[in-house]
Amino acid sequence: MEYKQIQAKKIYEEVADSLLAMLKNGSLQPGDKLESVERLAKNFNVGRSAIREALSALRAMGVLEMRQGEGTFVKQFDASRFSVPLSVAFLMKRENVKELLEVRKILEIGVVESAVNNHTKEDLLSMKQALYEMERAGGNGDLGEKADLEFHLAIAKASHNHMLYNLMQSVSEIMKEAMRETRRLWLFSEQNMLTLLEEHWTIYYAIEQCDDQLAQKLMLNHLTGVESALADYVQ
Amino acid sequence: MEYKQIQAKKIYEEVADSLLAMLKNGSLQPGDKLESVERLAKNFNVGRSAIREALSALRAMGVLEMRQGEGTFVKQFDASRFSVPLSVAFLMKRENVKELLEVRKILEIGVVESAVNNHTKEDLLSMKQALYEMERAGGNGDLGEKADLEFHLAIAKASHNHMLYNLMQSVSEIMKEAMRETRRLWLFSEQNMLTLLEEHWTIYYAIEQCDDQLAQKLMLNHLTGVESALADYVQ
DNA sequence: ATAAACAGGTCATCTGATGAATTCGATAAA
DNA sequence: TTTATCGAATTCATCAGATGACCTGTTTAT
Repeated sequence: MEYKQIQAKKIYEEVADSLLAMLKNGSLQPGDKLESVERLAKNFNVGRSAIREALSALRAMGVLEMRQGEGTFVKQFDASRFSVPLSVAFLMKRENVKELLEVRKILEIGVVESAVNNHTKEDLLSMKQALYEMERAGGNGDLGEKADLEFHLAIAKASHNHMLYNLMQSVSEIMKEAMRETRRLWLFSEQNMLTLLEEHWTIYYAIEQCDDQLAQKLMLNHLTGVESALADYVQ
Repeated sequence: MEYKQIQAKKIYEEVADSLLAMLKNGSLQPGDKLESVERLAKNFNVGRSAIREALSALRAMGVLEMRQGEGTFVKQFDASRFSVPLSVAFLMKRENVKELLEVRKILEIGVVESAVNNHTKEDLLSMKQALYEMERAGGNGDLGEKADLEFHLAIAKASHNHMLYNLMQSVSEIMKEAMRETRRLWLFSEQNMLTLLEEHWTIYYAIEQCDDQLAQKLMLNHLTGVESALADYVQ
């Protein structure tokens, strides 16, 4: 049988929800200054600590900013907040990594098309720089991984869609964290790196030629290759 | 001239970072119980409030769970945490909505392919139910919107990728919040709804026939249609 | 006019106290 | 023996007072 919960919600949750509701209905706007903690405590008729815990939570969510000596403010929207919290990475299991790879694949395929349609000369330059860096990395796994990430993010940047870029970035970051040492360094061994680099170059040329069909196909192949290379480890 | 900042980091931030680092290096595992707040305060050599604010933040991020009378625990990974915080929606501007639409388009195109490859009979049933619901909605904008969302989420569910599903869900949710009343209700007016419904059905059949090429193409057309229909409003 | 001192408001932090929820062992009842 | 009840211990939840740090604007001194 189900009983309705009595006071299950903690006070700080209620306060946080209440503030979010004010944000939703517009009575709190980005840039607004909230009342002082003391005042809020009085108005909500709760202790200061409850208020502070609520504000802490909203701050962690990126909604508020607390400035010592000034006050608490509603943050402006910032596309960088359009991302998945990195902290999930530390808790991920193998099967989750598999799912994550699929998410990444989908995003990358979409990103590369957008990049084909929206890139500028500077974007192409960034991509090339990442590729040169990868060449220079040689057998250095860490450098190779860094250059690989940079190449993919340069493509994302070329989409000129900030949300997409941030989403890609956080997904990449999470993947990097979730795949533990061994798997990563193996993937970026000297032998593999040559293949990866070659694939990157073909993708680059497809983008440069503005051939979205080809770019997508190459990206798919590239990621499928990575996926199956990791398969033994990820499994 | 640049001076290094002294004690710029708040104590609760340092505590939170320290705990995250423990999570990262594995000395804290999912399911583990943290020391009591009192003990942590003693060990970190700070006050209890600093500890509690740090824990509050981590709790808001979904990393920890605080259970009164028991203690504080590291949460298990839960795919539902693989999502973009809804709170960003309230702060979004028009140009962000445009970017968001592109993100959604990319995700949906990927999702529908995955759905074609992984769906079960039950998944097809859920989709059909959402479609019937949309038929029944008639000119009711709210019901129509709900049914629309349900259809798209049923497809996402059919991908059998929890992360993908949650990502889609939070993106949809954010979009719903970000598009204010007028735009939404207009989109789901009786007239538009017929077109939407028809497109949904063709997508459904493509999935049923396991024709991923077709399903993707139809989904793309569908979303492009929605996008241009919203264009005047979203601008 | 410029710089220093000051005052008021506000967040950051520590601390003691109390309440509420859970766990667990001891004791009593069936 | 098994079950029920009680109470102590532990721990989070919350309040409230005190102090320090920091920012802003105003006043005062040079």
